Amino acid sequence: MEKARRRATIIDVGRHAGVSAKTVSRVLNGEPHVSPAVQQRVRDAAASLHYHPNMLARALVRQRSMLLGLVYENPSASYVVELQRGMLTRLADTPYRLVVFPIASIIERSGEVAGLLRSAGLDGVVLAPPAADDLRILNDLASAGIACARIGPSRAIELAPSNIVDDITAAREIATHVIELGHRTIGIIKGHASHAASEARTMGYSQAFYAAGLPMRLDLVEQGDFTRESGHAAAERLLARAEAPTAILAQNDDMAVGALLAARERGLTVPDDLTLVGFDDSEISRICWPPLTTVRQPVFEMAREATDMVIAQLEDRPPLLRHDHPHDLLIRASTAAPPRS
Amino acid sequence: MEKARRRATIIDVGRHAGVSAKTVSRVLNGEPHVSPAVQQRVRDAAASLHYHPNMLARALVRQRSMLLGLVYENPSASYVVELQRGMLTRLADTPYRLVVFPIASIIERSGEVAGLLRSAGLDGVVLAPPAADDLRILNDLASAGIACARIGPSRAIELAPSNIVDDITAAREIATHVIELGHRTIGIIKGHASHAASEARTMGYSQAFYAAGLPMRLDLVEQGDFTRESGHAAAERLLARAEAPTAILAQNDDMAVGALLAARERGLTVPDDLTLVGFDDSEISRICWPPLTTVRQPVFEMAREATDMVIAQLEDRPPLLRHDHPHDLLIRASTAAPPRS
DNA sequence: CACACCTGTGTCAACGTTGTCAACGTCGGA
DNA sequence: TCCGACGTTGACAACGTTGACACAGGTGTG
Repeated sequence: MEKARRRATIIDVGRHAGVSAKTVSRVLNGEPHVSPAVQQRVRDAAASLHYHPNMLARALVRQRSMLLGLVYENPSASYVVELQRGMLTRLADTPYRLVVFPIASIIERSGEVAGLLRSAGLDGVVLAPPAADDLRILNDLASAGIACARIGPSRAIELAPSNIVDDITAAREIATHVIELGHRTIGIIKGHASHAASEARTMGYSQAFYAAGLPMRLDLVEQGDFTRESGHAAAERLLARAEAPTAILAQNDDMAVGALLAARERGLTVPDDLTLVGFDDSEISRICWPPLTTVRQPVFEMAREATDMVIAQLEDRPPLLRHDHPHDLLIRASTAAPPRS
Repeated sequence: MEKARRRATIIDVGRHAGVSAKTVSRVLNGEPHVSPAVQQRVRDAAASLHYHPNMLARALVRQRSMLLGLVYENPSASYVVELQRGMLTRLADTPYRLVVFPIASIIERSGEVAGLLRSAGLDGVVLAPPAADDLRILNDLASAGIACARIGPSRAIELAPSNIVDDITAAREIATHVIELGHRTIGIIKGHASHAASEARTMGYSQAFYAAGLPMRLDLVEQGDFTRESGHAAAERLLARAEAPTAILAQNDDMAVGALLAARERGLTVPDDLTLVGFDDSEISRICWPPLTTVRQPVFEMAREATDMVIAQLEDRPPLLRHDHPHDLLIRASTAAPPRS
């Protein structure tokens, strides 16, 4: 086992191969105008010295760190996994690396966020909600010259490259499905207010109610924050009412699973006693029992595409400014007609 | 919206405050021996220029990038989420950042891995299996002077700081539980052979069989690779046999969930028709139905602790070399006595 | 044969920051 | 009054790499 010794530099390699550092640099970066003989000597020298380029020095002089960030809020949400997979898929076999920035309560600290990203030396970032909707952050990134692309913004779509799904329509469709099954007393578990998607999805639900001639029952709207625990608590509050809903619309799958557990604890069977729907088609919506009726948002594809948008900017290709992604209503086993009372 | 202009440097701040760059550096790093008046001037200047230190330059001269890596193999495995959460928890409010390195087939490419980590300029890494068991990688990291700590290695424990659970005992306990319920024909779904844990867990099962006077039925051992799909396929092979097992021991929860779906497709009810256990206590083992009997490995805590070991090395504190973590047999609803045939 | 141009190589200055060392006061004590 | 110590500041050289430029020699063109 070798001792930790000073890392070989490009100069050491040069000396070893009898050429200048610059020539080594040329060989290692595949630049033209180096004779084959020298190329071979340099490669041999590099190998025998176990030379590996120092990214930091390279980053400093090139003004490119090859570091991309992913900014999101809740590290345990199941869609974060998809976000990462999407980015990593695009980044595989590129020299870019992924740095993760889970940030608690982004909105209150949006002032710090850009400074954080700036001093981390990132070349670009992918912003997930709610950062994707924060104008302050967008502005600061632009002025710092950091490329960015967004996932699921609902506001100011034109300001920066965006990957969008039509939350309103998707929410309307899933609510319509529940209404058509015959439900009339329908509870809603909203996501965190800082996410613009919460508002959009609620609007979609309300459109469906309106179209069906149903009132929008504000007393059956409970606030959650996209975590399973909050879904559990919200469902408990809904199910404890005198007039308990026969169906619950949760604004993401995590909260729906929380509601599912809450229902199970009360001895209710889904979907016989309670119809339950989520949003996102995250992995757990397929794994839990019953699998959840939900709306598929192509989070993986959006993340991959967003990453591509960032890379395009870094490579001076004109980035796509707006990519509309399709959603899909997935009817699974968690929805049924309401029980006859 | 401001135009992307050149980032302010420490020199600009110095000029603006009427001091040298070095003095600015001192103020910003909280070094002593700077008069309060100058400190204030420098801070004001920095704020008015929107100055943020350039981590890359700092990294170059300090030989510290403040970047820690997480090396793992399968980006979708549910325990990777726990790994990340553990690391990020320890890293919160430190200047360190997390860079993720999902690497396909680590074992075949262990030669490249260290080079990759080295040239990324990492200060340290946390190695998850199977990288944690790869001597080549350990060796290369040591010679490159990169701090490391490991999670769940089964081999060469003494070589680098390790966070371990006793896989053998844990596996023996869960197998014993199944045997005590009365099962005699027990299938096994192994994890990927490159993970030393697969071997260890299989040994634990075999000890339980031996102690109970049962033969170790090699014909009932199926190979998986820790993914849900592989668990699904392996379970199908097991259940299609003439003498199908009444219980299946899966070496992680993902594969157990795959087996659960396979059983469901065949019309089998867990646990009435088939007893099923997993390993890891990952989130999905609690969410699926029935919730899985499994062994809790404190992955979150191990990751947090491993991160602490790395940081200790970077701060020249003597790191803990070995941390044994407790496991827990969690008996849930997926296990029951075998059906009377 | 002069000239432009290309190939192959080297020199040097950046990139933004911090460590080292020296210089300049000022103050307390001998 | 002089000396050493200390607090405060700056000059300068790193850190490892690449971009801009220079230069030597060869090759093709008019």
